[in-house]
Amino acid sequence: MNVKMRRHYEARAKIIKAMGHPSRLLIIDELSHGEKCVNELTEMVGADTSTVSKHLSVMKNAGIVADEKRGTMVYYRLRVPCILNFFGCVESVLKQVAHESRQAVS
Amino acid sequence: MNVKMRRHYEARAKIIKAMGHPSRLLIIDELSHGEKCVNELTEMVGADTSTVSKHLSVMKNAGIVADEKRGTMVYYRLRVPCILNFFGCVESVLKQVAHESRQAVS
DNA sequence: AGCATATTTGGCAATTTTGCCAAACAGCCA
DNA sequence: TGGCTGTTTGGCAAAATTGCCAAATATGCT
Repeated sequence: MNVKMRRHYEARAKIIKAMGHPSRLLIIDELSHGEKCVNELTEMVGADTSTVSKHLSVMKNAGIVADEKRGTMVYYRLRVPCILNFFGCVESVLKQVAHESRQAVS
Repeated sequence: MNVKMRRHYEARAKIIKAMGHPSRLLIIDELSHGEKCVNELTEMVGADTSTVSKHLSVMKNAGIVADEKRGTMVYYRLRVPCILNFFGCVESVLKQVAHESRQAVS
């Protein structure tokens, strides 16, 4: 893999990595229903505010979410709704894994 | 987030994390054209065989790829072709990011 | 200005990931 | 069996990620 290709895949990996964390997946799920402020998301995730803020910053930096400050609050929203399509495929991977476990038992 | 939900998202994050690495994305790209053995993939990635083998093991463990031994070689293939749909969405994230950079300049 | 709320940033320790080397393992063939 | 090729595993050091606390910043209100 040459330098150009490495950069190509690094850019894509950055976006995918930004989704590869339980709390961040929850956040994406929540944002799929509409924008939310950091405080609301913090409650749902159940971690320190600073932790959630950093998660959001990672996703923002990757281009997944956008933020908008209104008054003292910052609202985040999904910037590319198609990432929700990921979940359908992820479910099918899980289903297949579950199916194989059952076969292994029997 | 309670324990049940945490497990739910952890399972999904595991699958997504298994894709969030430049070399692994290259491998997925290659496997989308058909099965390949470890040696072929090692050449393309340009890393140590053991490194590539471990990447494959991570993806296999996540349920993304399947392996089949034939003679002395082990062939890997994509198990869930729908993960290729991810790439389309990732591209649109990249396009949007690129678009904003241009706007920021002007 | 002083205070309260919302969010981000700096810093740090704990954990996880990555990638190489060396060694082990597996299958094939002389 | 011995040697050769292909692959995996163990181990380890370097790098990256995670999550908390404390402190800084920003905004609105009195």
